[in-house]
Amino acid sequence: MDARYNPQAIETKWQAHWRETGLDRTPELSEGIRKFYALSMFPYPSGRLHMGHVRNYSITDVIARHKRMQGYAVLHPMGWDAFGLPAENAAIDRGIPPAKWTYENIAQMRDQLQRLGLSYDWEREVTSCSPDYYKWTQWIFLQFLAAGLAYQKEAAVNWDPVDQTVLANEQVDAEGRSWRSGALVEKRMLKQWFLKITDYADQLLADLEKLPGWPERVRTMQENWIGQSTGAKVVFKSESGDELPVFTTRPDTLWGATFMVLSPEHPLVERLTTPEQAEAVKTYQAQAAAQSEIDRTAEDREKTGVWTGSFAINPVNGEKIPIWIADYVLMGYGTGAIMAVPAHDQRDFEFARKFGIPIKLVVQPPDESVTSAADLQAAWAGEGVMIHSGPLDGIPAGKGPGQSVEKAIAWLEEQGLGEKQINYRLRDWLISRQRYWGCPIPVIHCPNCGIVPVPEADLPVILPEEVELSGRGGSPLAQMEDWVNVKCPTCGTEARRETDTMDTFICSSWYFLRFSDARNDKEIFRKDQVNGWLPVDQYVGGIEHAILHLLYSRFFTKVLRDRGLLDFDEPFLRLLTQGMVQGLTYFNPNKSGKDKWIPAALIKDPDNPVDPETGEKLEKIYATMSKSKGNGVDPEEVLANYGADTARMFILFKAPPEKDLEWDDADVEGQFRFLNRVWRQVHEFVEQAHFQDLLTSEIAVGSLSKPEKDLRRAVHTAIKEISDDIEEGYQFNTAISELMKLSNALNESGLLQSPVYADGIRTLVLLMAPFAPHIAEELWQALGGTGSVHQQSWPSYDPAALIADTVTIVIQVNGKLRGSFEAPSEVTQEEQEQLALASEVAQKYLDGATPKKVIVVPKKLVNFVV
RNA sequence: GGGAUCGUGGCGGAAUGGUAGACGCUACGGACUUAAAAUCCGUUGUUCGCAAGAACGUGAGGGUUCGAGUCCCUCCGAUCCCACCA
Repeated sequence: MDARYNPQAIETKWQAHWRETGLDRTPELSEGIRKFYALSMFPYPSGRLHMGHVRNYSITDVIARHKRMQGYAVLHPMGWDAFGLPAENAAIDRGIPPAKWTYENIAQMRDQLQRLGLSYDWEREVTSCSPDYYKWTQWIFLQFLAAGLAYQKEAAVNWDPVDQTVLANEQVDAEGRSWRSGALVEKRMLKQWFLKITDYADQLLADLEKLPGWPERVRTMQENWIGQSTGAKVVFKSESGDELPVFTTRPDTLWGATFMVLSPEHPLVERLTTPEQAEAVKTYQAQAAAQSEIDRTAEDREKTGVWTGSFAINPVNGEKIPIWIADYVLMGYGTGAIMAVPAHDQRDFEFARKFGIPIKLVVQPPDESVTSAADLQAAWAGEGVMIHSGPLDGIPAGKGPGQSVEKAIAWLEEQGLGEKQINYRLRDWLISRQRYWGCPIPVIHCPNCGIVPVPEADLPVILPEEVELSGRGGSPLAQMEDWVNVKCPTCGTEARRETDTMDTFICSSWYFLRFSDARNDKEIFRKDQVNGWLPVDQYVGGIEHAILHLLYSRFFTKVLRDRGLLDFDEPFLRLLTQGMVQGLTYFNPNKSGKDKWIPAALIKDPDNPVDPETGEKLEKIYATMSKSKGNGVDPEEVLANYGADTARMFILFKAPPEKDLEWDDADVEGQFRFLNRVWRQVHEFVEQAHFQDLLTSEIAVGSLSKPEKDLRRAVHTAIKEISDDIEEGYQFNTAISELMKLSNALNESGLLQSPVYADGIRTLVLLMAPFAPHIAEELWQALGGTGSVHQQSWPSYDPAALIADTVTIVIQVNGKLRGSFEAPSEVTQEEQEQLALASEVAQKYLDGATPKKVIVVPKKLVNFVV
């Protein structure tokens, strides 16, 4: 064994050895085996790993390694979310074909992952842009189509009028201009594909309760996103007899409706507009259409709108109320039309105020000074009593049982005027992308047969190579005439392929299922494999995927379940959202925009940071690593300087996994020091001629010296604490601090020649194995261990070894700490109290008086109340 | 506006309602060295004190409790998500 810790040498050596011996291969599932599926969100192959990746994968790797040592059959795979815009950009900017660019990046990143010592089963690697994977993505699409869950409809896209191309949202800047041409982006209506996720809204919401292993805030975010609200559908009629259904969560305020508002895009607007109002309405509609999403949803916007000229009849009281259009009503939610109750809705209130529409109070606020709508300064939305509301008069207003909303719904249903309805904010998922580097939608448009799915036998629909990518002109695939023109599989006439590709979120909505049977070329996966390995026991990834990716994956799982392909409801049992990795940077508070960031490298004196250009004082801050801030740390650099084990240990020790982590070179250094210390410790031990005997000799538990007993207790405490830290919430930071404590205890014991010490050294190496796999393996071999350290059983502790001969009893007087004493660990409550009473401290503070009350916590403390 | 999470030394962070600050970083002092690095040993919440020790201390204010960083209420501040969603 080398005297010096040389991380690069041992890491390369062991990585090669593990690969050759197939250490990380997934075992076969078998009867009675305990399985564990540990998964990190698969990365986009940008070409270079960043610290966020390192953190994500280190967390999962510790979990996987620990579970293997506990005897679980572990599935720990890795893959590539490989379709997407950056590959197309590379093609446009540098003329590299997207496939070439992507596969080269994958090769680089795979190499980086391997050098981090991550224990993936590379035989199960999946790549979403590879035909053997996207064949099944297309197959799933056909399943959706067959189930009636995929459909086409007109929807707006971002259109660049200069380059004549559709833009992704990311290609449109904050001002609504194209990133490439700088032209103002227009909204253009195109027929596009949607998945009916709304059919599953109720299940997606209800099943969140089956996920106690998810962070509360992710569940809440999904809940918000699905956005369930309960209310009623009420049908208003225009004077001319057109039906105008509205959705309201407060049907009890129907008697206070003084106008109606339709969304400018509402299909009935044209019919309802009178000739006198036609011009104003047209103008308003045009304005609304031209507005970007950002403008339309901007905060504190003043209400705008136009009267259509016609009226509706309020079904509950026959009142005639004007019908307006306004952009604060959204076509995509509810029915695109609302009844407006200005007295009890802030938006309606503002609108009515501005346009002089009457405001009618139907809930009496408890404040008696408010006797009419004229007194209202803002819409009243609190508790009160119903007034001017026919059958509801006198009933307490509110959504609770027996309150006005419930009564109103019952009454409406009785009268046949409306019914209870549950509405969701969730919209159907627009999956069409007018892009090249994505999974082709396996559909053929036939002039005779309409939409014809590509027959299963013809899958995959291969993405054509040699495509011209310029970022201009229409959809790239539409220009590939040879590819586009096909015969209809049903009737044989000339037909055209669908030229849209799928949103890449589709590809990532099922990859975790494919890992269960990744090399299967006959079917998407065998049912016994997917049911055996799934659900994922621990999923780890960034909070940025808290909504879309996780929601879509849950949706896919439920649809595939309903198609009979698998037997579970939820794909991810437990979820850990890891915090960001932040880097030190400086900013000039007098500057704004990108210019304000000054990379730490440009700071000469960290104690007094100044702007190198202007000499102004700078402020120090930790922020998410990014190019523009110049505060990124390249994992390669850390690997080169300290090795993978130090990088992993640092990142796991610095903060709990869910919290943001501040990168600090001094702390990295500290971690490297610790590994060196352990290295020397083991080295010193094995330099003893008879160290093998010490390792194999039985520990005579009954006849240990006091220091030996103490050391043995430290060893077993470490096993307990580290096991608990890993199992109860992945507290790796405290687990590593326990490793340090054990190392310190061994050091301070001076018992180099005791079997207890030998056992401690061996235990330390075993406990380190999941965190720092290479050094642990090297030291394991130095100790003469057989097999790989990663194939050893996780150590277990002897509860008896945790008990000390004496315990420290704390003395409190009136709950205030006043002293402590040592007592034998088998002390009884009475003895403990007597000992405390007799102690000097108690004598001093009690001063002979008898305590009013004595609280005794066995083996912990005695509190005298005087 | 709605919701979620969180406020602890110089810093990152520990603390099943029971000795607040584990573990680490930084800083300071010492040993080794011709010297430096590395390593090792100390000290390191604040204030008072030569010391023994004492007082204060987990964003602020209340409450529950023998005892509160931890539980409850009010407020202040930070971060994140959603948001003209009827």
